[in-house]
Amino acid sequence: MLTFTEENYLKALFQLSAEKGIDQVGTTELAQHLNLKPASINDMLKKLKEKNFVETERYSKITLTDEGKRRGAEIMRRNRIWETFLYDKLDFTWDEVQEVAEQLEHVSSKKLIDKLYDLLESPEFDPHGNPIPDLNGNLKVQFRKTLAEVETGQSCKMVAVKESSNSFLQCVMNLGLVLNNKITVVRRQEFDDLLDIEINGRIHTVSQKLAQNIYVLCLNCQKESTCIKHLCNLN
Amino acid sequence: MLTFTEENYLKALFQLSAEKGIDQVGTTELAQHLNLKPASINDMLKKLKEKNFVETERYSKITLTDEGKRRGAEIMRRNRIWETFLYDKLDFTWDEVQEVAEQLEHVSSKKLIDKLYDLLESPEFDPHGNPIPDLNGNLKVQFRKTLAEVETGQSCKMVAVKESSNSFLQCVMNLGLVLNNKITVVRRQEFDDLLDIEINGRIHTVSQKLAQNIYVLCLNCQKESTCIKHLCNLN
DNA sequence: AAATAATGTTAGATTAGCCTAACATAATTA
DNA sequence: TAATTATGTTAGGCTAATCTAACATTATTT
Repeated sequence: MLTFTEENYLKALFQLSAEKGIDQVGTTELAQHLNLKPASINDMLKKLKEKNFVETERYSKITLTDEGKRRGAEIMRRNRIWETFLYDKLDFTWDEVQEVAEQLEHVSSKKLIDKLYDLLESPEFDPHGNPIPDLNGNLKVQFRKTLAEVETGQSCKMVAVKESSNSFLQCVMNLGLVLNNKITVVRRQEFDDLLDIEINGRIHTVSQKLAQNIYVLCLNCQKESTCIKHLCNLN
Repeated sequence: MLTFTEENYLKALFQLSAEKGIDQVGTTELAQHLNLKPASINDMLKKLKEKNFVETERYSKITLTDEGKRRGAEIMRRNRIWETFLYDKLDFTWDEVQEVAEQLEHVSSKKLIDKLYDLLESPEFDPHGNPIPDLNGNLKVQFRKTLAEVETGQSCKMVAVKESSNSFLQCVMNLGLVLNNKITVVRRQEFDDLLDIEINGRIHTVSQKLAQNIYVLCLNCQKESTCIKHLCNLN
């Protein structure tokens, strides 16, 4: 059995690896993600290494073992299934799900997650558009870019958000933006990097910072839009 | 904020008080209920006392303060709402709910519990027939006795179970007994204290021990069947 | 290649929650 | 009421997970 804390470490390692597309995570990076000091990370790594969840050598990066990946994916799966439940079944808003799901993800019962997944009709993505890992730790990743990378004049569809802070999510909600909305980049201000975008026929001005945290699918490259990323080669 | 452990202590104290009908709980009693040693109880009591959740003097019994009761009732409420959710919505069986609900009860989100309660259509009792405390810590208590106390020849209705161990619950399930089933006590064996009972037209033989753990309502005293027990006088 | 900055590690302290073993008080029984 | 049993308390120790402060290594820049 894993402790609450060990689960958080494994989930964080899995998530950071997935985001970067590389299996190597740094101590400081992980510390920041978990809101801890690097020294604390080292203490825990010693334990995770003993239990064969990570591989790491002195002064080099951390890599999850296959078992570590499986466990990390499992926690992420639980988290995203709970987020979906809260959003779909209990009328939670976008910015409310994360805090509660982070507590719920640690409840360990295979039956619980399986039944919830059925109840939700086997969702592939959580309310923020992030993929729900399958039981083998495979993550369905969309071939996406950020709104900031979309060329002026082009249209795209919002498929996910990057940030999960409340201030960001509330900002997006205030724009009236929801998943699968069409967005057109109308104009860019060179001077201050602001973007004018069109949503549902209305023009809004948004910051570069916001645009960098919205994932979109360009409307002319939908064919190759999804591919399964095997973050974990098990079975 | 309460820790996981503090919540367990307060719930246990609330539950023991409620079961006994007295506001006084002993160290050893509590230790047994929580599967801990009496010495550990004392450590925690010091903390709970400082935080004003319990009152206790050297070598005497423990009493919850009003605030302590409110908190204890809150945890019990969460526990029983989760049990109902698992049973009603996720097809958990009688003996599976407890373990998972004991983890879920510590997730702290008022909205979560309120929404779940709505989803379940404001249940008054959990799947074991135990009352769900309201938001003020009031417990609706049925005027009930155990099956062992029912006179031979009389009929009654099962309204709750006392024990929560799996071996007991499975035993009851094997008899085909569910909440609100009618039970008639057909015969008693003087020699070994076994009871013959009729359920759905079939006769079963059960032990005294089992009968002592089944709560029933006698079919002729239904009028005065429920009364609200104010375990906590707040507001 | 030396200086600086960034990153990783270690030692030693702290807190929560539990334990055992010894001891103190209260309750029960002979 | 004295002896016995049940119950409650204290001291001292352990582990998990965190911290700070000092130190070591690696990477980057000049």
